[in-house]
Amino acid sequence: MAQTDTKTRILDAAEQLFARDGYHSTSMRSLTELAQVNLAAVNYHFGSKEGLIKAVFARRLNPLNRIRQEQIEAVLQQAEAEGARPQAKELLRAFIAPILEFRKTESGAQNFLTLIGRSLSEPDETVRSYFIQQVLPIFTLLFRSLQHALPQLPEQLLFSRIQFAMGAMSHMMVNSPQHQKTLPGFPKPLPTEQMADELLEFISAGLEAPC
Amino acid sequence: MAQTDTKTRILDAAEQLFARDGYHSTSMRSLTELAQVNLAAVNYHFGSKEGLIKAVFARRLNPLNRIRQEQIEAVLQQAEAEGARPQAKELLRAFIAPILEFRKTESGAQNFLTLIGRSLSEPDETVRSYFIQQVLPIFTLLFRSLQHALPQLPEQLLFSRIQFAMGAMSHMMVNSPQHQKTLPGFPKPLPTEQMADELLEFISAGLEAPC
DNA sequence: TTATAACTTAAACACTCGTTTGAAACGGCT
DNA sequence: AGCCGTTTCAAACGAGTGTTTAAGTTATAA
Repeated sequence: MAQTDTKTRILDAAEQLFARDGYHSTSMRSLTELAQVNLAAVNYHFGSKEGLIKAVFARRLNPLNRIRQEQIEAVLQQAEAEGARPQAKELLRAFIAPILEFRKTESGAQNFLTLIGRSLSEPDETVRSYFIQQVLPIFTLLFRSLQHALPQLPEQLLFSRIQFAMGAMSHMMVNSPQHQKTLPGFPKPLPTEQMADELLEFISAGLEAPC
Repeated sequence: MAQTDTKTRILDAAEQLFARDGYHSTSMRSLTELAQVNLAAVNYHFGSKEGLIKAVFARRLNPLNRIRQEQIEAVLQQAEAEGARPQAKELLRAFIAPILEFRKTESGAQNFLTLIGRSLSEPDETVRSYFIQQVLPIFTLLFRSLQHALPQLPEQLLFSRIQFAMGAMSHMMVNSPQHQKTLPGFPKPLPTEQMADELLEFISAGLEAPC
């Protein structure tokens, strides 16, 4: 399977370099060198550099978003079975936890998390819009579910708070404990596991603040 | 004053394009064309493209951070005069409000806010590290002050929560209401003023969550 | 084995990049 | 007026960009 092998090697190298150096600062030459494939292989298999980053997103995001959807719907169904409202924190956990779970299992996943953490503030229109397009369905589901969980919160306000939460979340993914070097005079970052728990606490408290 | 005029025009154009397209995607040719100066003018006045972005940061951040420092110290002194602990929310307001105040007065300030909002997740080492270097003193002051405000919070946990807050904050600055186009099916964003207030509520609630 | 499709390869293409150069123009000074 | 430091200018430099080409190689199916 020289074919599949080549495509996979390209995707892995792209994930690594796009995350570390950014999309535009990564050259096809350094990418194909790292992947140990010919320079023309990317255009042959993915059409263009833009086609490549779309494939990088799709490979990880498709299975990941399927799991997130299942978990959110599980929270909704259990709440309905109990005749209660779903809890905001549980919905957020269903949205966030699969990401960190996936970091532990998949190799190179940390690279991908840095990449999507940066994608929300990506200046390049094509990169950002393709990322948003991939994430929009699961984001919509989260938004509608949180409306049920927090019915007293005006729609506009809920939307803003979710945006704040996304900001905190993507910031954590970019500055993961592994990557960030401890600044002198500041405490060393929490281990990843605990950091994720604390993020959930932080976001839940912010979402559920009185209005 | 043709000299100052040229430098200012370059700084304004750089602020605008670096914010909109990112540092690397902005070419000296498009930048100098927008500024209506000669291509070589940037290298003459600022030495290099890197020298230019340093100057872009310094022009806005120096006065801004001075104001933030004054306001934080004012909160601390008033608390001490009352023999009470400073309130976390007031410290955060002193940190955030000057940014939005400055958006209303300075023209082109919104561009700059987008720029620094993106700088925290900037892949390029030189850009990010220079930004961090500019912000570190005021960030340190905020951190120490919040330690006084929330003494029951472990140092590591406080640090993480401040990071989450920075993420929410920078995300808001990048996706300002003016820039973001409303997605169909979602509420339109809050006006800037109210958005800033809500950000403060969100962050305060997250910071003061029980542990 | 042979025809055919899939894949890999080295080389070139047409641009764009940040920076440098040396001459020209400007402005304040004696 | 004439000098001189400052600023502007058009042109070019060398290096790097994503993509294309056409020939070569390998695998698949008849």
